[in-house]
Amino acid sequence: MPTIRDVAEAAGVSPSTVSHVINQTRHVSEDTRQRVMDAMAALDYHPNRLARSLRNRRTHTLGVLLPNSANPFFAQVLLGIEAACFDYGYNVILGNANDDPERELAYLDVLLSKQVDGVLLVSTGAYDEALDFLATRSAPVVMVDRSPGAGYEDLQIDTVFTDNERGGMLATRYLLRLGHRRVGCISGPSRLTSSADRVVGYRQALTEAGIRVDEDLIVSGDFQHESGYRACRQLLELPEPPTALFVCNDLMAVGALCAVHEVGLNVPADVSVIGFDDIPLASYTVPRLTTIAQPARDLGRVAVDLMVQRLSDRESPARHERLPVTLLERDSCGPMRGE
Amino acid sequence: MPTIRDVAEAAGVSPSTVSHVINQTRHVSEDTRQRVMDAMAALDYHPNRLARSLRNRRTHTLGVLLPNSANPFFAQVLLGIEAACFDYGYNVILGNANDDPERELAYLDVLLSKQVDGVLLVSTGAYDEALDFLATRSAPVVMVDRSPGAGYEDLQIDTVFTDNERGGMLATRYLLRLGHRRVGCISGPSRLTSSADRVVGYRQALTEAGIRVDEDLIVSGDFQHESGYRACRQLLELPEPPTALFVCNDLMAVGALCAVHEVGLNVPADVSVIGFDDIPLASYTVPRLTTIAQPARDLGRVAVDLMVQRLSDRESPARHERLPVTLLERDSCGPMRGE
DNA sequence: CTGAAAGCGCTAACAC
DNA sequence: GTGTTAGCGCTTTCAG
Repeated sequence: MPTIRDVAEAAGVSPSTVSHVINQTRHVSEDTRQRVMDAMAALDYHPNRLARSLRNRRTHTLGVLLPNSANPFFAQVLLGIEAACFDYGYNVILGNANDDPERELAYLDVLLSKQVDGVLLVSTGAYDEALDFLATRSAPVVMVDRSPGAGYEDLQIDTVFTDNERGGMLATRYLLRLGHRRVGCISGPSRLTSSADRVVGYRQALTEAGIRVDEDLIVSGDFQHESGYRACRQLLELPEPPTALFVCNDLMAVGALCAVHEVGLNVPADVSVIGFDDIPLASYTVPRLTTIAQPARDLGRVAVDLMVQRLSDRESPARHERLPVTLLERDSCGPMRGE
Repeated sequence: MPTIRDVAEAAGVSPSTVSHVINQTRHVSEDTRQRVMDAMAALDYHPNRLARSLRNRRTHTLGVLLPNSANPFFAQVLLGIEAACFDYGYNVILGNANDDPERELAYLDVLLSKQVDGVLLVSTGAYDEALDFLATRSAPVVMVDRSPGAGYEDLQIDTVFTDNERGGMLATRYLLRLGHRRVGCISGPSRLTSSADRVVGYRQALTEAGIRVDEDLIVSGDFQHESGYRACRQLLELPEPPTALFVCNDLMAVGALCAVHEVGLNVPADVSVIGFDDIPLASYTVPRLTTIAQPARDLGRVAVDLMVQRLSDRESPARHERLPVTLLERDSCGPMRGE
């Protein structure tokens, strides 16, 4: 691989001149510029960005840590991140934490060693060790889809997330408006604010409608298909089963759809199901899934925006972006039977 | 950030000694070793892997280029890659080509500039410009889920893919065994061998069963939900619609399931549907999807294995791993009506 | 068992 | 408008 020196020699100029024509950081006579360009082409020169980064203390690489990049929701967020990074001229080093705090810290350690310019923490776990760790290394962080937990409120970290509580409320109110009175809820892991907040919204909607919250109607899952399936079957076996279900993410909602079908019941005739996220597949379930849509891609994009701004101004106060959720009516919810 | 020099000073030894205790590359007296360790802890020293890589000409970073990391199949492959890389101590820089050759080349350029040790090309496009490009830069490549196209056969590149042709055959034979005679096919983009090979298998199975291939029964999609939905509706509107469908990937199969339902027909009573891939959601569709399973995670793992071996021996002959596919019977296929 | 010195490839003062 | 020089932080001969 040719270096700048090689190019300089071939063009009969100094290395610094070559560097300057590459980075357009100095006026160079048209003549030498041309000679340098020719030399670069002749040698098929490509700058070594490793060396450049070592010198500049800027790698133009961001670390992205998420629980699982194959989860459709996070996959969309990642898509947004990657696209935005590409536009800004950044690269993404991807890490799956797999809900394992050890692994998360291991990743952070090498990411920082590799001198990433910043880290995007996508709703990974409910553990805030990562934040402590990052604080000691004073690396810029943006938290996506989650805020720092108790004891970290004043950590001055940029965040971007959606209005989960409002989403839970919208979903539940919608079901109520359709006449349902026994509305079940399949929640995610309670340690995740993204899940807990949705349940808060659910409770609030019931309360404001004057309906007592029946704790037996709230079953918790783990945001995976199977748990949605199980929780749904459990709810349907209740002596007085719910006629509508607010499921805290689409993955579990798909499981619930499957469960209802296998029990011989029909969605939405016998039981209405509403999900959360609006993953791409939600438009093609049978029946098509009504859900609370989150702007997943935008979440990723905004995270990158925040990071890029942070990188150019470390001192400004932390920003907190809250993106809106919207109710997306499709075919999985209907009026309460007999109404 | 403290450097090795700082640690050396604090410990009262030379930088080289510090380097050697870090990398355990030389015998050091227990006493000095301890002093160095203490100094590192005291200063909270973390090695700068950028500098290390510049020196060692090894970044322990792989570039991964795929069409779209949010596609459930590629997402699984990526999961396998990431997990294997983690185990080997590598990192992944992710790039989505978005079916855009320009973008793919742009990515390759910066990846190589950033001195990735190798590139994993996951079935990205049908363009082989990327291979030309990589050849000129003499970077190790592993092609995943696809082999080099015409004119590149002798390029000596490691590859790992599944037996798509056999998969198409297995699927079609299965449908035939259930008594179906009019078997439709929804293919992917014909320029992708992964799709084309499956169709070849389909044709072969029909032919060996003595059934004439009816070209009207083959509709091509783009591997996305919507195209499966459309293609399915188109097939069902035929004067003599097929009673079974071989859909070349699960995403489109899900679209097909949705279409059959919306037309008022039933799967599998009226029409059988078999997919390809076995994405996680396939177990939770209504009805659960029968499909040809590919070991997506393994595809990723094996790709990394190949790359790691290649990195330690550039000269050995190219290897080609072919992973098996299997028929996964679930609930979306049934015997032909009236049998 | 330890240290000194050179250099990976690049950029940015600082000269002229 | 151009060249010289030092150095980013690390590793690795080479010397002792």
